[in-house]
Amino acid sequence: MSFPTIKEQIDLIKRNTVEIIPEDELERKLAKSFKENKPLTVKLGCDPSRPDLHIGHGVVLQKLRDFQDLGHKAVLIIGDFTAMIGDPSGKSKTRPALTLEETRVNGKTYFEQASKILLEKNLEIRYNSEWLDKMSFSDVIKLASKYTVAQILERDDFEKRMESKTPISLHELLYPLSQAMDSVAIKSDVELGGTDQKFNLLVGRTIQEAYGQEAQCIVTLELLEGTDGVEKMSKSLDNAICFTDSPKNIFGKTMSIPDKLILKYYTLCTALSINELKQIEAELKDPATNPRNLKVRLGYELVKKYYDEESAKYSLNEFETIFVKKEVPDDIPEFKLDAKEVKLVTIIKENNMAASTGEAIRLIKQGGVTINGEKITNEKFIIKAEKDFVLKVGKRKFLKVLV
RNA sequence: GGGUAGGUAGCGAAGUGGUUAAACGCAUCAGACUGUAAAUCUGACGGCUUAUGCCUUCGGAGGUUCGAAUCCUUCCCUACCCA
Repeated sequence: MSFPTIKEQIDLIKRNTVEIIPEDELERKLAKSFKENKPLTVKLGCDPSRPDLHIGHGVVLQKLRDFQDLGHKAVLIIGDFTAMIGDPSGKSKTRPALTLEETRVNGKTYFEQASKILLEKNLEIRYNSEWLDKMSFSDVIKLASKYTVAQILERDDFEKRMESKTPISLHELLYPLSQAMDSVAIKSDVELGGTDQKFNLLVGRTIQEAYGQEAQCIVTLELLEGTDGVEKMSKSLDNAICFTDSPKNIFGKTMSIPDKLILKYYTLCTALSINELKQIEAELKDPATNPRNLKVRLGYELVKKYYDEESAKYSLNEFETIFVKKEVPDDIPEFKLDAKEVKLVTIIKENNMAASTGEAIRLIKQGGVTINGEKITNEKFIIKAEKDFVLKVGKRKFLKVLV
């Protein structure tokens, strides 16, 4: 096996990274690996309690892939141990603790999704219960003695929660340490994470040294805002473009991002070259360009990345059909009407086009429902089984009703 | 262990016996305008096959009352102060 030159490696590693701590140390590690022809162990932790990956995760996974491409070994740590305890962080509700089985199932779907980006070669998957579950209380005490309360409380989300007087459970303070133990267990050379993970990653360095290992280097990556343009992308905030979203949805969601995010999405989520990115940046600044066109290409690139070129073309077409030509797309769900007369609200609700009858009524009253393009505003409208028609609810829900 | 302040719909936050399914803000959804952008305007925003009707909601469980998110009892949870 042979590695690219250090310079080439660093150049690739630096793309989209915010910080490399410490950079010279990473260079040293790379040099050593080059000389000894021995790959580095690059760690990425993932949370199996939320196995829904989105393109924000894609940024970090892509970096891991970069390391794979450079010939290094990627280690995906599935945090099943943590998930089994249940992390109560944040809200008043305690996050439900997962059973071992659930963590395994989730870990598997996590891996399946991550495979869209990672190579199977040079990849190792480890569950952290493997070592954390075996630690005795005295092991834990020993670990805890390596770090001080003040050091832990430095982390800004703890600080914020102290200030806002929201509860922090004692075991939450231990999470950074358990994550650090993961690094010790696999002797990682490099750990990746979003900028929000910086603290945890740094703890890993301290703890590795405390356990007589060489400290890992950390590489932090840019965080991606969600489609709302404000919050960090997250499934629970409903602003995420997920790996499992259909091509149509990936495209559609991309079209709905605010303009100011266009360049960032291109930079972080696509494989465009630096030159191409510069080109896009220039176009964005040119008042003659309609940002919409850049989003169309972005959506295309994303679908291509997560699916394939054909799906990308198809989604683009669908989008044009629905929103530009305002026509009905080709493949829409069908529903066979078996009664002679049915209330409109019933059909809407039963086909999940609205969450409840009340919502269906609301949609009708507000003019969000059309039949064959004709607006229906009578919420008591009754459908008579005469001939097939197309029902549209809201902006993008279609149903072909067959008689 | 003692004291204080709290727990209200997705979130934040009013409401302290009676037109209260519960003000207001955010988020969300629909319509208009658009580029499924932003901004703006309008409307909706517990459920029930639309009903000036019924049912379920104000941490949990009981109770008082014609009537409770509001009063009482008890339990659970949180923050802060003291030890």
